Order: sequence, then structure tokens, then C-alpha cells
Amino acid sequence: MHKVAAAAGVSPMTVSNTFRYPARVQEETRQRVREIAAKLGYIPNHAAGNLASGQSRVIGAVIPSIKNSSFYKYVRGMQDTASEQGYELVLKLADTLEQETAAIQTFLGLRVAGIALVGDQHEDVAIDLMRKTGVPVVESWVHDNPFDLAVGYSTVAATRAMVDLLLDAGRERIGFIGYAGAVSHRFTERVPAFQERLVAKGLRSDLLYLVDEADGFGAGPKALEGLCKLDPKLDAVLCPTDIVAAGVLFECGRRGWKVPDRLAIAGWGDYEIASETTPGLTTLQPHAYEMGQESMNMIIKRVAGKKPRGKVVDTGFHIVKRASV
Amino acid sequence: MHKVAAAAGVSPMTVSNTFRYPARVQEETRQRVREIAAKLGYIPNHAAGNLASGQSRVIGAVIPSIKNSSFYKYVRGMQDTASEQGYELVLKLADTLEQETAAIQTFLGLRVAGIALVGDQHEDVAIDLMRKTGVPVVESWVHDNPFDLAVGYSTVAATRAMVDLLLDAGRERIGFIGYAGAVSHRFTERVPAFQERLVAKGLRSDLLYLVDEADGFGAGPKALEGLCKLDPKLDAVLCPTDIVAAGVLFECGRRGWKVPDRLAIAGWGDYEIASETTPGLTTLQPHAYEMGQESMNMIIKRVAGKKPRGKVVDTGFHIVKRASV
DNA sequence: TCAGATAATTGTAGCGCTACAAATCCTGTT
DNA sequence: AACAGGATTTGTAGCGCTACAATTATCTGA
Repeated sequence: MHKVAAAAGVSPMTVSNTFRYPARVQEETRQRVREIAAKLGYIPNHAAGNLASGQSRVIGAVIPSIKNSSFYKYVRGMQDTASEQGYELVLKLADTLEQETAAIQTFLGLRVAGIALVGDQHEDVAIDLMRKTGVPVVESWVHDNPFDLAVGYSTVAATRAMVDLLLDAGRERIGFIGYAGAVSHRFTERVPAFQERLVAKGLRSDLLYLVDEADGFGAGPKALEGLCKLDPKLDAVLCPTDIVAAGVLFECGRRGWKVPDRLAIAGWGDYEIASETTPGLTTLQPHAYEMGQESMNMIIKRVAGKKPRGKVVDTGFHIVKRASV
Repeated sequence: MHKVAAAAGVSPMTVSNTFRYPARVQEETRQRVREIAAKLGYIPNHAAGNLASGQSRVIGAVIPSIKNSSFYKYVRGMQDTASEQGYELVLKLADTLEQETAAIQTFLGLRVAGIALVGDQHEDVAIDLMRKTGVPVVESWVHDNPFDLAVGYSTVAATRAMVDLLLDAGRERIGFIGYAGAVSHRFTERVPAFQERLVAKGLRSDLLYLVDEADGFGAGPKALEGLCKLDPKLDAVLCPTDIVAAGVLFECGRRGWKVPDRLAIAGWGDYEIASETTPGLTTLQPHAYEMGQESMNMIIKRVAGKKPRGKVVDTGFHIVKRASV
């Protein structure tokens, strides 16, 4: 900074202002400083700025997995919104709670302005740390009991809507594929919501099968086999993700089963593959992009002191009807 | 830090050493400091440490897209390797060169220890900045002309291998699906490599079709239609990604074409879907995880001054044979 | 017991930047 | 010409931490 200042014949403070508060600096001066900075390859040191001002324009997001497209739109929404408002989004991947905690610690060490998390299950250490440091935190894909801020949709309402859709289609032996590794309400909440509807209609509500991973195609065939053992006349399945649904669909192809005549298949997440299979997959669209946008908006407003703690935003969902149901 | 020091009855320097150089501090003291730090929710301020030491344990990676699984293993490889060696990996998404430049600027502002990029096409501004600041930079998925460090495999050799595979399978009217938005050698290099083999055999080498996006299923049907217009007797296609290949496969299903009898389909990337379709997709496995590992190793060695500039590592590839060819 | 060596701890200074207050420069008035 | 009042610019101090040198504690063997 000093070199730039010297080269431009101004004080270091003017250089600082040029980048932080351009309005404070005269057009002409600003231009000159910018030019010289560019020529010298000068980039303001965020770390030092952060230290001096106690503020940061960096927001950290912890993402469970990029193995599939489920979080793509969510991340895009965050990225777009953050950069629109002059913030920077950096990502860390974490597939387990331990990794999430490590990621949170890294972000805390970086003194980010805020943290975006997925889900409401976190290690105690992490919760403790976030509480003690007081960083703004937004949890997404969840609907209630926010740690600080939350944005999501109601999994329960969505599950009910999906089951109703299958019932309306005249299905009576509906199977449910769950995610065994689920530490999150996002997955576990679905079971009771699923059963409640069937019980009300006097139908079997015990056609449940848990798979190890929610993102693999391979889970589909396994689950279908498991469910068929419980009821060979199974006529519909509700899947945890479109990937699993596609796996089931491929398996139906191998078995020569017509979809949806022999089996109706409902997916979840509106992944790209849902629109590309034949038949297309009926699925639940979780408004991921909007969730990403809103999560950044909440964090940024919180940084500005405009949002109270404990705030929840419901971004809703809608069902995309295709031929598989 | 001072609060922790006071609470533990030691000097701030001892607290600093406890975290940075545990070996320098007596077991007993270290333990006490750690406990009190945990109780107080103290996390060392990376920004300040970075500033004081002029060093950083954070490495930034710019990733083109998380829309599909193509980069999943690559990121995992980076993440695992970085954390094994005590570094932190943070990610930024960038789908365009402008976004990449912005991401690089952010990382530079954060004063990261190194930067990992995908491909060898970058904006001049970005190149200039990286050169002037002298950060270690590793480009991956590319094989030559490194800006600093590079790790990848030979797209040319891989294309040749794929074409040979189709020729060995007795195909004579082979179509090539390319990626129109390709700014990178990764995609453009393939065309001449593709043609060279066919010309040598005296076969048509003009069955080319460019699609807008390499990651969408939808590109498959479009490309197939385009290629069939050029040659209705097309008997094989080489796709830019498994996603496109799956799109072609689905389209064959709609048309009632048997794969590989009527049309052989070769994918690229060994995405998960390649093993789950029926028939399975023959594809090219780019050793992405190893690429991620090696890219971090190179950066970290470079930080330690052990690697010279201009170093390239070839992580190779191999062909996964399945039923589609 | 004590010099001499090693281990453990501790001040000091300063990393690059920004908040804040103070100083300087302009303009248009009177 | 003098001056109020705003626009610009500029010192000063300090953010939280670490390199480095200096200090103090502890141990060794004769």
C-alpha cells in the first residue's frame, strides 16, 4: 500500500480509501491510484484489513457434498446474492459432522462475516464455538428450531403432498425409501409424515426400506428388491432423491416393468436427470436457488444488525409432475 | 489471546506457541492452555497470524461447476491431501473466465498460500496478477505449458485411445460430439486427435457436432439428431462427458435403437451414472482423485520451496470398458 | 556443589491495513 | 480580502498475532 501511495504521490490513507470508500476520494485521484495499483499488481490485503477494521466481507458456506447436483442451485443462489452485495462466498466441503466442525473452525479462524450451514444437526463443539464467537449463522434446508437464522421448506408438508399425489393416482401399496445415514431431520421427519397419510386411508404404512446412501443410483435396485420382499405387489415408491428414483427406474427397465403402469416412481429434489429419463420423473422442487439467495440476504442483514436472532424464512416447494407418477 | 494467556497464567507468546509450535511448549502447559482456550471459545485469528508471519495455511481452489460429479473426486483428493498436511482448502465456484478472475482476486486478497485452477485458459488480468504476486499456482486437467505447476493427463492420448477402441469394435462411421463453449484445450484438442486416427484408416472424419453445454443430458438427443443428418448410418459416437453419453443413450431408448448393436456410445469422465445405465457406458476414467492429491502436493512442496516452476505431473487415465461399446 | 548445556518461557517490534480525528484545500459569499 | 462550511486528504494509533532474540528454569556430569 505504501509503495502505491508513494508512486501516486498521495498518503497511504488515500490508497486505502480508494478501495474501501471510493466516494471519499476525488475522481481524479482515485483513477490515478487505481491505475498505479493495477500496474504494480497491488491487491489490498484482506487479512490486514479484516484485522484493522474488525470486519470481513467474506462469508463461509459448508456444503455436504458436490457429488450430485442437489446443491448446485443453492450454491449459485448464494454466490450471486453475496457478490451482488459486495460479499465474497467461499466454500468448504464436509460430508460428516466432524468435517463440518473442522470447516466451521477454519471459517472462524478466518474471521468470516457469517457462516451458512446445511441442516440443523451439528456437533456440540461447533455449536458452542459459534455461540461463543457470536458469528451470524444461517442453517438452510431446515424449517424450524434455528440456531440463529434458518431458511428452508417444510419436509413434512412436502412429504404429505407427495403421498397425496400417489394416492390421487390410485396407488394403494406405496413403498418408502429412506436414507439410513440420516442424521438430519431433513430425512427422518419424512417417515411419520409418510405413514400418517396412509394410516388415515387404511393402507399399509410399513413398506419402508433404508438405503446407505441417498446419492447413488445403485441404491435404487437394492431398495426395490427389499420393498418387493415386503410386498410383491408394490405399486408405487417414494424416493429420497431423484438419483435413487432414477436407479429404481433403470431397474424397472431391466425387469421389463412399465412405469408408471406397474410402478409409479416419485423422486425428490428436481435434479437435472429427472427431466431427462423416459418417462420423466415426478419430483419435488425445493426452490434451492431461492434458498441460497435468502440465506445470504439473511446473513448480510444480520451483519448489518437488521435481522433478529431466531428468524426463519420458508422458501416453499412445488411438485413437478412428469410421467413417472 | 491475551485473555487466554492471563487466564492460564502464562505469556501470550506461550499461547501462540501452543497452537503454532506445540513442541516448543511443555506438555503440561500446553494442556492447560488448550483447555482454557476451549472454555473461552478462543480460536486463533488466522488473519492476524497470516499478517504477522507472512505465511498462510489456506489454499484456494477455483472450480468450474458443481453441477455434476465430474469434479467431485478431484475436490475430495485436494481436500484430503491438504488437510493431511495441515493445510486448509477453500473453494470458489466460477463458470466463466471473469468469475475465475474474480475468485483469484479474492484468494489473492486473502493471501492464500497457493491457488489451484482448472484448465490453462485464464484472463490476462489474472495471469498478470498471479505473476506479480508470485503465488504458487497449480493448473489441473491440463498437461502442458504450465503457468507455474500443472497436473493432468493427455487429452490427445486419451482421445486416440477412445477412437482406437471404437475402431477395434469394428465401427466405421464414428461421430464426435464436441463442446462449443470450450475455451479450454481440454476440449478443443480432442478434435484433431479424433480426426487423425480416422483419416489414417481412410474413414470419414467430418462427423462433428458441437453442443452448447457439456453437462446436460439434453445435449445428447440434439447431437444425435445433428450427427444423423450428416450420416444416417452413424454407428458410433464419442461424447464429451458421460452426461451427454447418457443423454444419447436415453434417446436411443426412445428411438428403439439397440446399444451397442445399432450405435456404440463412448462417454468421458467415469461419472457415477456411467455404471448405472443399461447398458453400462464405456468411458474414460481421468484419475481425478489422484489429480486432486497431486495438485495439493505440488502446491505444498512449492510453498516449502521444494518444487521448481514449470513442473508438470501426468496422472494418466484408463478406459473403463462396459457394454455400450 | 556448580559450570555449562539444554529446555521452556517471555518481551519487543512490526506485519498491512483502517477508524478516527485533525489538517488542508476549495468554493462561494459578504 | 476575509471567512464559513464542505470536500479532500493525511497523521496516529492499534487490530491480534508471530519472528526473533533474550531471559529464566531445569538438568547434566564431574
